[in-house]
Amino acid sequence: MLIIEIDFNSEEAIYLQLRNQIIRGIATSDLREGDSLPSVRQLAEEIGINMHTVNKAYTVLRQEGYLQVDRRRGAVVALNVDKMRAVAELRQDLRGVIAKSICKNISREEVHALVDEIYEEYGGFC
Amino acid sequence: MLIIEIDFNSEEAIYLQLRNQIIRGIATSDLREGDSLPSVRQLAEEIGINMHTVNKAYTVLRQEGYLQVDRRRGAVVALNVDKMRAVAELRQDLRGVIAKSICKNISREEVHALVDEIYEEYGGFC
DNA sequence: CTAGGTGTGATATGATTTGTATAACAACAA
DNA sequence: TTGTTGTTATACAAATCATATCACACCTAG
Repeated sequence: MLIIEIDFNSEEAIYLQLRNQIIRGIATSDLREGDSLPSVRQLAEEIGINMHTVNKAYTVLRQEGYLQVDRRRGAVVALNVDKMRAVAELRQDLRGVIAKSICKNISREEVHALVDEIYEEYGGFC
Repeated sequence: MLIIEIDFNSEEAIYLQLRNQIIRGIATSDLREGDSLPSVRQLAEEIGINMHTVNKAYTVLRQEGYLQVDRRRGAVVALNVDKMRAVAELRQDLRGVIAKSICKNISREEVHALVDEIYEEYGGFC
C-alpha cells in the first residue's frame, strides 16, 4: 500500500506530484509489476482532490509506460520499457542537471557519489 | 558570444529555455565570470521575443546566483555559489531522474557512464 | 546639459494550463 | 438490478506565459 503525500503549497502541479510519487513507489518496489492502484475516485477522495486530477496523473503514467488500465482490475502497474527512448530522455535530463552542477563547482566525483547514494536509497538489493 | 536558439514549438517556457541555455553557456565556458550579456532589449530583438520574457530569465538567473545586474554594465555573469544549497538541489533532481531510470531498467553503471560522457561534453579540460 | 539607452515597474490583454465541478456513458461485478 | 469502474464532455475560476505599452530614475556618450 503506497502512501501519497501532496503538498498543496508546492509550485509543482498536483497531478505531477502524484505521478512522481507513483514512479518513486515503483523504484522502491513499494509498487510492483501487476499491483493495482486505487480507482481514480477512491484515490481522489483519500487525498482530498478532484477525480480528474488523479485521472490526469494516471493518463500521463500510461503514456509514459508505467501503467496500463484494465477495465476489470483498474490501473495496474505494467512497465513498458523502451530503453532507447528512456536513455535518450535520461541524457537530456542529466545535461540540465549537470550544467547546473558545473556552475556550482560540484565535481564529477561528487555527482557519482550522490548517484550511488540515491541508488541505495531506492533499495540497492533487487 | 553566446548563440541562443529558441524552439517556439517546445512545451518548455521561453524564459526557461533562455535560462537553461545561459546556464549551459556558463558550464561550457562560452560564458565566463565577468562577461556581460546583451541588454534585455537587445537580446529580445535579436531572438524575436518580448523584452519582459528576457527580463524574467535574467531575474531568475540572478535569484539563482548566476548573474548580477550592474546598472552600468548590464547583466554580468557572477557566480554566487552556496554549495550546501546546490548539493541539496542536485540531490532532489537526481532522486527524480534516478527513480525513472530504475523503472526503465537503467543500471547505476549506465548512469555513471552517462554522467562522465556529459561532463566531457561540457569540456572536461577546465 | 541633452539625448538616448539602461533596468525596472505598473498595467492590460489573450492564450494556455491547472484544478475543480457536474453530468453522462458503456462495461463490468456483486 | 444496483453500484462502481474508466472515460469523455463541458464549464468555470485561478494562475502562468508571452506580449504590448507606458513610465520612471539612472547612467553615459556626445
